[in-house]
Amino acid sequence: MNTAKRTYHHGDLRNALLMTALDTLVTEGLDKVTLRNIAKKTGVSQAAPYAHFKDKSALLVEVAAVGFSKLKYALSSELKECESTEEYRYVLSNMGVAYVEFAIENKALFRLMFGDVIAEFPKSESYSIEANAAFVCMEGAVQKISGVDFASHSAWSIVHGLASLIVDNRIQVEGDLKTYIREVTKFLDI
Amino acid sequence: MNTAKRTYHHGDLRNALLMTALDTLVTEGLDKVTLRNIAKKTGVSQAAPYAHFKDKSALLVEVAAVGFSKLKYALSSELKECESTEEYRYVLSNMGVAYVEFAIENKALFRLMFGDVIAEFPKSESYSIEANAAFVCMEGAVQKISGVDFASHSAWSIVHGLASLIVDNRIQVEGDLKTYIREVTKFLDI
DNA sequence: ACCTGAACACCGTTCAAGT
DNA sequence: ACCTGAACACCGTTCAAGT
Repeated sequence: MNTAKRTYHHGDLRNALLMTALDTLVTEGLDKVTLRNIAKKTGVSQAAPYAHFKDKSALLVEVAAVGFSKLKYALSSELKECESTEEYRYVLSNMGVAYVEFAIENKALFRLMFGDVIAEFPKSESYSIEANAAFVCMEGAVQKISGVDFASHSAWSIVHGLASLIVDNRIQVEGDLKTYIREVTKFLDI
Repeated sequence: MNTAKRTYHHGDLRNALLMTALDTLVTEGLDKVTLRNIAKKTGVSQAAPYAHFKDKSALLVEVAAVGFSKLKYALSSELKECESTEEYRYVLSNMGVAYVEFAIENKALFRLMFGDVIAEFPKSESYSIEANAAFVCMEGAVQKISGVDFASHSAWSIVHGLASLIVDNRIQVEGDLKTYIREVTKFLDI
């Protein structure tokens, strides 16, 4: 923040841009995440980012990768070794709650991770790794309960759909959020 | 297309803009749906749309409303009077297939209907009506099977989540799509 | 009432040039 | 290798002016 920079900048412009973009996304929303604005906030010229990212979408993909890493962490925090299938059902239910809560607490980031902004762009390796890891974490809990193919897709779908519908204002939850999530996901019988 | 226009334009510029926008969205993608481009394609000046829509998002909300109307039609086509709960289960399964197929066949439109582009903007009355009608159609089938609150939210979530994950390239389906959708949604026990 | 033309303040991206 | 300044081709939106 104060020393050992200004060699040509602080030496790690790529990471600085990434952090500025993430922070801006979270605090100000996606439409404030322009390459020019991020560059300005980071203290470099508008053309500087192109030395580190192919284009704007490449930056956004990397921000989304950070998001998936956070989601993975939120999910894996719920994963514990259990002794019964019933206990693993509870773990899975907790993961569902964590998933939806993550989406609500990180609306703009969640939308970026899954939404149209990035959907048709080439994904970086780090994006693929982190995104896959998040899903695999959930899949792990499912497999402790059911060996059936598609069971994990089913669990992911219901939780992702619920998160999306809430985040995009198609469903508004009244009453206790955790309780509501458990009620809705309870209908999943794997 | 040829006669009775040029009063000042063809008299129904609002609708013409809407249709041009929908067509452009479907055939060329969201990033080609700029107000300037739509105006040009419709044959009017770049400022003309502002006589009919407050801003760009107001146009997009209206396009989304058309999308919901189409989705409602796709879902309601599956709704029939049945004599047993088991038959209604099959109807609901068909609706799930129709929902996901609609999403896949209308990617850009589906993303617009639910996605971030519109999420934080004020919704028009027609949007609210059409969006609600689509959901109510599905809810109707659910209520023939279960009287439990949240059961319809659960059905909507799993189907919407699956559609979203496929459309946004997080899941790629191999094999027969209809079969896959039925396998995944089968875990819903309402 | 409905539309145009010009203007303003933004974008993403490129490219020669500087250190 | 990393960054700057200026330029190009776009945006959304506003506003005086025309019919």
